[in-house]
Amino acid sequence: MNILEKITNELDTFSKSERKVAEVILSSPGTVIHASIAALAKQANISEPTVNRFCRRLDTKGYPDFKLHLAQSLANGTPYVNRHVDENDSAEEYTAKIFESTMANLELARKSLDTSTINRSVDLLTQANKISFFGLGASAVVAHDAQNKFFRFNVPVVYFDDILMQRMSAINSRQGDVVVVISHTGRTKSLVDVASLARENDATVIGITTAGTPLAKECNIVLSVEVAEDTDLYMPMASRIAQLTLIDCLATGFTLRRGTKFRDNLKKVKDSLRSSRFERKE
Amino acid sequence: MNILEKITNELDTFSKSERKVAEVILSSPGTVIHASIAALAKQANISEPTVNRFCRRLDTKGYPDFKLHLAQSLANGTPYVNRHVDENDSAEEYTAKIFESTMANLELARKSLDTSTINRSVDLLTQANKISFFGLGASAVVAHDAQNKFFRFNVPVVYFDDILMQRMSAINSRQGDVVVVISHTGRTKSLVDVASLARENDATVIGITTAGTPLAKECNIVLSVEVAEDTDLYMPMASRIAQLTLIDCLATGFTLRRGTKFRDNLKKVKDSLRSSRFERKE
DNA sequence: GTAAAATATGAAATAAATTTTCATATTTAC
DNA sequence: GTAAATATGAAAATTTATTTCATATTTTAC
Repeated sequence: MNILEKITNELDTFSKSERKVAEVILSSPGTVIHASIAALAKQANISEPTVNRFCRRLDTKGYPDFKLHLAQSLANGTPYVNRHVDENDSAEEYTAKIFESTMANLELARKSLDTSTINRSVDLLTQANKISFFGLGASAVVAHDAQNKFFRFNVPVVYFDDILMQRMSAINSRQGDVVVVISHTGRTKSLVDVASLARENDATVIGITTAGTPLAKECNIVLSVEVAEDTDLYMPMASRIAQLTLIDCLATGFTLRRGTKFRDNLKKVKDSLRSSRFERKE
Repeated sequence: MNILEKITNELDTFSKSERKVAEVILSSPGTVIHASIAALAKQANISEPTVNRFCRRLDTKGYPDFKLHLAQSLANGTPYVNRHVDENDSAEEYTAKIFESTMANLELARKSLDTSTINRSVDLLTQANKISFFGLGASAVVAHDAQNKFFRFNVPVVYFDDILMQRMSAINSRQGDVVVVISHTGRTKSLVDVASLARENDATVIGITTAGTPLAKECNIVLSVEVAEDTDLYMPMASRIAQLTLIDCLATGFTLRRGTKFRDNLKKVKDSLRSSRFERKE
């Protein structure tokens, strides 16, 4: 296991002094790997043997070995923690924090995703007669993006971010249609309704939402995307990025399923834009 | 750069003894990170100072520091690199690859971003009488998302993904208005036109695009977001995620600039949704 | 609440590992 | 072939980490 996570996990089992070390390490692991045991002890205001004991408690051979593990953890990209933006952060600070927590949450989302469900969803999407993407608010953006991707595949795709259109469209759906309903909270009443209407009309409903929510219960398949609880404070941020990346996976799965010839077609779609662009002079 | 690659690259510039060390390291780097300088020297049949000099030649502070770098390189078996999806990838494989390259590109984007430009953009946005977000295709999704964020701030915000509406809106702009034009390629003719129209009408134009492109040249401020060249193969993927994260930064900067009372307001906006949702039973 | 036991901590001593110094060997340039 | 430059290693010096042991703190048992 990643040693930084391990430290976080075992934080309560530490003694007072050990916690001090842990905090210094967690607050700037990148500095610690270049510090001597003496420097770290001083920074944490405890003695060197305590640092040493701390290292052994975490199943490492000693301080140098601990640093090795730490270095590896850092390399593994888990310095990306969900750090919160603070009142007095400079542009540099909040930018770093936002990018980092986005990355951290993508990592989280990836771990929580069930790839066999993705696979099943791709199955359904490739066989669909019509695909609909519905979302509201921030999730409308995700649905919008999904449309932008799937329409390239030359399948009938619709996208609505209007409750009434969604309802009408859902009522008109039939066997063989796939309806993708997107909602991070999974509690938006009208979307739950739409999902249920679509199912009543024999469409297959895929939910991109949190597991166990009212929306999830109405879906045939649930693609649940987990992000840290406290990330989306006043605005959806990490959740929609994770959803969009999931859309990328579905779209990619779709193109893979369709084979080589199909991808040539994608290139044609892309090339069709050429005349609307300025040439690249190189 | 990965230190193992570096060793391989510089193999011919090494002296006879140094090459011996290099070979031992390359043949079993995993063992070396747990070996002392004495053990390594013995295994390579050379003296300890030679190992030390070898480490410094590779721009590390000394042997322990070198081991740290080596440990990180090893951990980086599959770091967040831009690994490409392959014909025969399973759902599990392509999902992992897509998430990882998204993260890798966010990292890249973060490094390329100039935070002082972000700061300046936030300045302009907070002072704007009206904010417009324009984009087409995948960038329309980003503009859509930006609208979704900024309308919460109780400032006049418009978003168009229709060329004619964008033109009309640009022509109607005036001093004090901020127009944000989004295009990854920066070569979409109609958007370049829109940017130029907006400037002619005294609006301040912020471009979220690649530096040095025709669009960039028409803008007052360019927020350039760099992603790996070969990421967006047939569909925009990493580029739009990076742009969306940048939007998060701008929105966050905006709320910070406006102070505490303003953030209470955001909470009210969020709470206003409550009646449209199912209660959370906890 | 108190005493005994268990646990935690740090100062100093010890041990280990790394780096520097300097003398010697090897290579390179002419 | 010789002088200069470079490379190398033995030993000393230094830095760093670990162990030992005495003391302080916390927990447990009554």
